[in-house]
Formats: sequence, structure tokens, C-alpha cells
Amino acid sequence: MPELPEVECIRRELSRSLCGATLRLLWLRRRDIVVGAATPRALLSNSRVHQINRHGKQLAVISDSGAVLVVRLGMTGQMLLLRAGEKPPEHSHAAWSVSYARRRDVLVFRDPRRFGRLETYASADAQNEAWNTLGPDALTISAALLAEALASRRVPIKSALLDQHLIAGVGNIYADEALFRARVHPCAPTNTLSKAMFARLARAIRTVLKESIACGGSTLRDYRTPSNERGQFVEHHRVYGRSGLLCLKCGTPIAALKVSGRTTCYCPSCQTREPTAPKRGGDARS
DNA sequence: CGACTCTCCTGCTGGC
DNA sequence: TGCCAGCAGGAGAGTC
Repeated sequence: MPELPEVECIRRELSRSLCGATLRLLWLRRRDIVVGAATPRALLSNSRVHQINRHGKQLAVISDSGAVLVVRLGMTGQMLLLRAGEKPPEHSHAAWSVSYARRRDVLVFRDPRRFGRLETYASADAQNEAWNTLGPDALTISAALLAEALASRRVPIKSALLDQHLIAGVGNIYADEALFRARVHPCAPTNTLSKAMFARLARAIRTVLKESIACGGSTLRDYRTPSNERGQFVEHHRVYGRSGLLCLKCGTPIAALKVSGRTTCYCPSCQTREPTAPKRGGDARS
């Protein structure tokens, strides 16, 4: 499922392919995936792509006309670039022709499970207003910002990390991976985390997201880049999807439980529920 | 407001 | 071999 690293990989590839090109809406097979006006104009038909931005897991395609199309991929959403004439795969809901200087391609929004959405905005201001309800972007989150966003919550830290209004971009995979790297138990109440724990967690979130981007993201099953490539970061997962296997650090079997209804994998030995007791001579180094 | 639970969706998996 | 329940999960809506 696309989380921040996957969406960032998609953004980079789409930026290379679409910026400066003109889109034309070819078809919209399902009106119900569109939030807002679903007119060709709102869907950027006959608009030139100026820029593609990302915040958290969302993409914003900014057009020269001022209209903005926000793409939310949900669990199984894909933005695919097909050659003209290539048959769009099943569950493709919208398609645009992409005019370049010399060739044409087809951009397709595909989403089998249909948790994804296309949101249309008449202006960048309207779109910014929507993004302002999201928390700070996880890729550059600082310890201070993370603590500020979360510290007053009493829910398990894992639940807080999944709430896009608190911090944007972390989903189930990277929440588990970051908590493991920060040695924080997923059920630890957020308001009991020490300053040192928030510092480790912020660093772990940035690191794991950057490493995943460098690997092209994590493909469990559905995720593909616009040119249909799989991401390779699954091979670097330390806890997610490793329930019952041994912790790579200490050899304890990785455990699984449910937090906020989400499968959560963690190492019962490496990840502590309580702040580390300060050692003689000061708090543990991060 | 915060914290839960429910709901939307399809495709894969495991049990019988 | 075939059927079906169960599960996966992002995020908004609804409830308390």
C-alpha cells in the first residue's frame, strides 16, 4: 500500500514525465472516485502540468490554469504511464492523454479496491486549505515537531503515528519499522514517551522513509511505479510482515498484535513500553 | 474535543 | 476441486 516513500517515488517519476506536458481527459469510468467537480476542466483536461507536489501520502498536480488535482491512492491506487494504444488494466477508473513535444502517452488512475480518490480544486488556495488540516510531513519531521504534534495524546503511539492529521505520511508498514528502530513499544501511551524517545522516533521515521525511497518503496502486492516497477524495500523490513520470525537484532521471535484494528509487528524484547530509566550519569544516548 | 467503532472495497488465503 | 469466511487496511462518518 502506498505510504510516503511510494508516493514520493511516484511523484518523482510523474514530475519527470508530466511537467510541461498537456493533459486531456480521455475517459472517466467511475464518477464516484471523484471528490468535487468531475468536469473535464476540473480534471485538468486541456491543462498544462506546472508542478507535482506531495504532502504525506497525497499528490497534488498543479496546472497552469490554476486548477489542482489531488490524487489519493488509498490502499491499492496506482498512477500508470502507458504507451498510446496499450490496453489499460482492469479497474482503471480514469485516463488522460499526455502530450509531449514528440510523443503521446496515456496516464491512468487505477485502483482495484477503490479506497483511493481524485479530488478536484478550483485553485491552489482551496487545495492548500485542505492540506493545512494534515500534520507536518513525516519525511522532514523534527523531534520537537513530533513531540508537539503527538505528546498530548493518550492513545497508543502506533495509533497516533497513523493519524494523518497529526503527522502526514506514515502508514502501517513504516509505523512498525520506525517504532522498532526507535526501540519504542507500539502500545506505549503517546503522552508517556520521554523526550529521548521522541528524538529517537523522529530520527527513525526520517531514516526509514529515506531508505525506502532509495529502494523505490515497498511492494507487498499492488504497489507499482508509473512505469510498472516494483519497490525493493520489503527486503529491508525488520518487523513488518516478519511475525514469528526472529528479531534480526536480538533473536527474539517477532510478535504480532492489533492496534487500532491494524496488524502490528514488533520485537517484545527490543521495544519497551516505558521510557528508559535514566542511567547514572544521565539519560541514555539516542 | 478525544477516543472508539463501523464502513467502504476486492482479491487472496486457508479450512473443510 | 470448489466454496466461502476471514483478512488486509486508509480514512471519513458516526457514536459516546
